[in-house]
Amino acid sequence: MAATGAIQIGELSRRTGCNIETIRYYERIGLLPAPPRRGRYRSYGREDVARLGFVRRARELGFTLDEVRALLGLAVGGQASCAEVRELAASHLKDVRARIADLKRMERVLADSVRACDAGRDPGCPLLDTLGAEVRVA
Amino acid sequence: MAATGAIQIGELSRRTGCNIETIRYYERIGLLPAPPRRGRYRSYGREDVARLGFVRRARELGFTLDEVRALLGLAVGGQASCAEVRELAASHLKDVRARIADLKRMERVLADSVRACDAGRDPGCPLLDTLGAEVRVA
DNA sequence: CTAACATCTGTAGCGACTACAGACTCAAGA
DNA sequence: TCTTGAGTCTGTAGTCGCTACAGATGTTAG
Repeated sequence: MAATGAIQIGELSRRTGCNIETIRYYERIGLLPAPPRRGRYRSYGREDVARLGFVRRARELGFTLDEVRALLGLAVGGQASCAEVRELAASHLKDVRARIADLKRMERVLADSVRACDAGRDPGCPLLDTLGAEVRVA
Repeated sequence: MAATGAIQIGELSRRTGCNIETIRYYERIGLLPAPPRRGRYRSYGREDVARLGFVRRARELGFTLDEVRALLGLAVGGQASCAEVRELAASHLKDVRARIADLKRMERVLADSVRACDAGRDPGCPLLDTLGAEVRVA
């Protein structure tokens, strides 16, 4: 009597916020298992919703698909792998911080240039000067 | 008697720090003009070094190639377009700031999880919990 | 029965490169 | 002179993480 909870790809998409095409893409690259079919249509269950939700959240944290794959493996493996998970996350965190630092450097330069432009005392265009104005002479 | 300053692609690469393949790619997509040839080899001059330098610096500031194309157009156009340059830069700056905000959100969550993991009081794996631990039951 | 919608497969596109393979040119050394 | 090595050439395909079709098939409501 219990509902099987079997859903189609559209419903899975709605529940996870993941694009249908993306779901099929994940299947193609082996990130999600190929589900059984009802006729020709993919039929998903509870675990699929959970697994895809996991993937989505990991992606939102900026993990690459390869990292997500690894995380999924570790997650299924049980608590033994907590240290490995920590390792992965820490390394990814380092990565994220490096990207933030990069962007902040860009931000500073851009903000400075725009501010100089607003001040408008510069004889040329401060932004173009930053980038190497001699191109204009070409 | 004055040196023509004509250089080959390898030297251009060395002077700008831009990969040879990337230079040819830029030419293919019309970001750099196709230079004259000495025999079969591309022959570059001073302006090419300047122009590619400009491109590289703009890329380092995170401008897309389309934005760089626009900037190049404006740079050649003279000072009349300073306002447009400002516009482009300001919009890109907004973009950069949004990306920083995104990454900072990721950083917070990741750092929290890693810290929780280090504390080690959690019964499961804090990181996997964050991502939706029920996957493990699958 | 028909129309509307969902799903299917397969392929190609994006941005910004990067990495070949396989041909050629050119200068210096034995 | 011949060779060897470095540099350059064109063209194509791969990367990552999707996204967007085209065109076929399936299911459901009126």
